[in-house]
Amino acid sequence: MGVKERRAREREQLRRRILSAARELFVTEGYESVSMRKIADMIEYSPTTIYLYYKDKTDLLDSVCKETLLNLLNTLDLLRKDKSDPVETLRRSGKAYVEFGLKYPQDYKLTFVVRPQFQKGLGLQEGSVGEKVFNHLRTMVSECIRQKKFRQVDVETTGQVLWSAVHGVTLLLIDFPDFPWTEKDKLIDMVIHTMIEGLKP
Amino acid sequence: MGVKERRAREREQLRRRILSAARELFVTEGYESVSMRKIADMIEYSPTTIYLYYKDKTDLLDSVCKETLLNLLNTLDLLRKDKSDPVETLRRSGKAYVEFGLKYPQDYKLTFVVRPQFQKGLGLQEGSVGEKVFNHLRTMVSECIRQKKFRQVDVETTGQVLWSAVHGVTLLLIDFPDFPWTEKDKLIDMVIHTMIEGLKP
DNA sequence: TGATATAATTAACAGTGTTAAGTCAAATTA
DNA sequence: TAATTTGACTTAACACTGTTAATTATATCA
Repeated sequence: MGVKERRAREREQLRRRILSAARELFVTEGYESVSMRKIADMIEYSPTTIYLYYKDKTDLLDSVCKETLLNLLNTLDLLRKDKSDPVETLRRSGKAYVEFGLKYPQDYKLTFVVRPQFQKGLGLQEGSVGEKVFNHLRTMVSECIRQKKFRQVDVETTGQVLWSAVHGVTLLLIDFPDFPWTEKDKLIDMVIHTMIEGLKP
Repeated sequence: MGVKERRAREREQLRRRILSAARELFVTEGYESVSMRKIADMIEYSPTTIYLYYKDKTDLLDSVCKETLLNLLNTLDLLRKDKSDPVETLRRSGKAYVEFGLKYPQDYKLTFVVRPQFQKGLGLQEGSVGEKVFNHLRTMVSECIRQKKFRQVDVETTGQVLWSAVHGVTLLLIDFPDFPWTEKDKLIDMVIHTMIEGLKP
């Protein structure tokens, strides 16, 4: 009877085992230095088995990134419920975004730096998780303008500007750990603060 | 007599030929997809010859990046001579920085994103070219504060904040070419403008 | 039990960065 | 000029890489 269901379940299980092995290796050793054979070794299967579950190595990377984005989306969604001050919500979201990047630096780089090289722009098309993350930003900016906390700026461009700022500081902190940064939180706060001040009426 | 000198000259010539072939291929095809054999083909030498001039592939990458930074430094130095309005100079430098990144996207990524993975933090130590680029930013900010165009902010942190913004927008434009950005120049201008507004008294 | 479908494996290909050993021409010495 | 040393360069090889095609093993069904 339920043999087909059991098989599907087992398939799904192995699929997840492969994915989590890939994620762990990608994150600890970097995408380029992880081979399909290493992943296979970890889960104790032959290398080619992976190809029965994922099209190729970039497909594996893609799935890892999708998970990361979902993770980020969840983090941001928790903040959206706070309806008090939209500027404060924006500030907190910005902070949460950077901190997410710093908490999972390799994941962040895989998603926002490595992946676009392979699948240009994907993950930000309509309906995708990436687009949802950006939508979050859009609505917050709209609310700030509607409540006249910001001056009459273009919502779309403003969203992109804010993203630039948080993306920039996140990557700099990740990529240049030896640079004499001022205290990390001070820097992040000032990036966000300066942006917000620059958008006020 | 001058046989040793001639040999040294010839050596230097080949060294440069290798480097410029590597640069061209890295830039057009991306670091990872360029093989030593491809570079060798281009200059019509055997692959192993390259190892007589550069330690390994990352050494080659490193040399390319160093040149790139020098190039950027020259571009910025031209702007420093303008002593009129420090805010305007800062704006122009920011714009020049981003445009440099967009003109040589592969170089930019190699220098500011890929390379730190290999040689953590290098290129920003004392006396390095990277440090000189950042110094440029420092002096501009100082001047803005001295002339009371900016409010009394911490120079060091402010420099890092500005760098975050231009770095962020540069990388986003490079990495997500398919994202529906508003007009490129409008976005860049607004990033810089918003930052500067946020720093005014 | 034998046929069938599905899962996983082995073998192989064309490519990679890199090292060690060998070749060949030019410069130096006798 | 002939032998020798020096230096530049190449050939051959190793241990990898992602990926495909062909093959084997395993579990389900008739």
